[in-house]
Amino acid sequence: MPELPEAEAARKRIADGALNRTIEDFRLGEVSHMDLPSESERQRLIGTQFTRTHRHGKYIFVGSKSGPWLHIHLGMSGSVRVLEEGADLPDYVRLSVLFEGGRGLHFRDPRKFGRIARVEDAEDFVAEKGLGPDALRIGDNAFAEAIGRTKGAVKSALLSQKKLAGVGNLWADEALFRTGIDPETRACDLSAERIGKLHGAVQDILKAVVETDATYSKLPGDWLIHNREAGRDCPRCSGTIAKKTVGGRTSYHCLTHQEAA
DNA sequence: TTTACTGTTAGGAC
DNA sequence: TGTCCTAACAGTAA
Repeated sequence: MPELPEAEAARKRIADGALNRTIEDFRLGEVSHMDLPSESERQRLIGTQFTRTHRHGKYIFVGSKSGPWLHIHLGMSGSVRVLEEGADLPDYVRLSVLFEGGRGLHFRDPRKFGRIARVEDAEDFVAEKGLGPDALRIGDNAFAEAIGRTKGAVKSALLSQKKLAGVGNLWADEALFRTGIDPETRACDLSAERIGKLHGAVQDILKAVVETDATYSKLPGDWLIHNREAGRDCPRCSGTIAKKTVGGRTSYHCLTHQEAA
């Protein structure tokens, strides 16, 4: 369920298992919806190696030695696996990169929202997309600038990849839950202090999830992630969890300790 | 059988 | 021009 931490876990998996191995071949699954590197671009990659990875927000980049980068976006349901030769392939593998020796890097994407494409330069790509600063690397002032002056709902601001890259629905809710802010609050109505706290919460949460390799069961029980259900008792206070739609997305929040500005 | 869902983006309203 | 909102994309699971 890919937001920044899931993308980072996938990047690590690639960095640990798929670098510095000679690319032998590509296998394509059902990819009619995808904008994959062309046949000739793939041919150019055969015989080379991936040597570096990069991540910005939810976007993963894998760089080949001398040539272009591959950009990977996991979409709503994508995942990355590194498997040895002969291992059973999961369903919905769209693209496999096969390395000398038999190991394979497999991109799985049941719902077809994921994307892979050839990119000349990672930073140029980020600029062209208009992505905001990466949520783990953004500083206090830049965060206040990007989020604090938005007139719409603070939750929508957090989700805007043009303002801040990497936060998705789940961790936006988690950060607002932790800082006691109602998701519908106009971001520009929040005090500088609360914006600062929100910045800290976003980064603490993302870091903690990254440390578990996005394994939710390892996260503390009093996090909202384990309590996303209307009518539940709030794990932080005596309140009740409720569900509402904010900016078109499902939001869970505590009726008692999350307030408007 | 119906409904909801983690993300992105085109198109339209204001 | 900018900002915000909605719908649509596909497949699965509850």
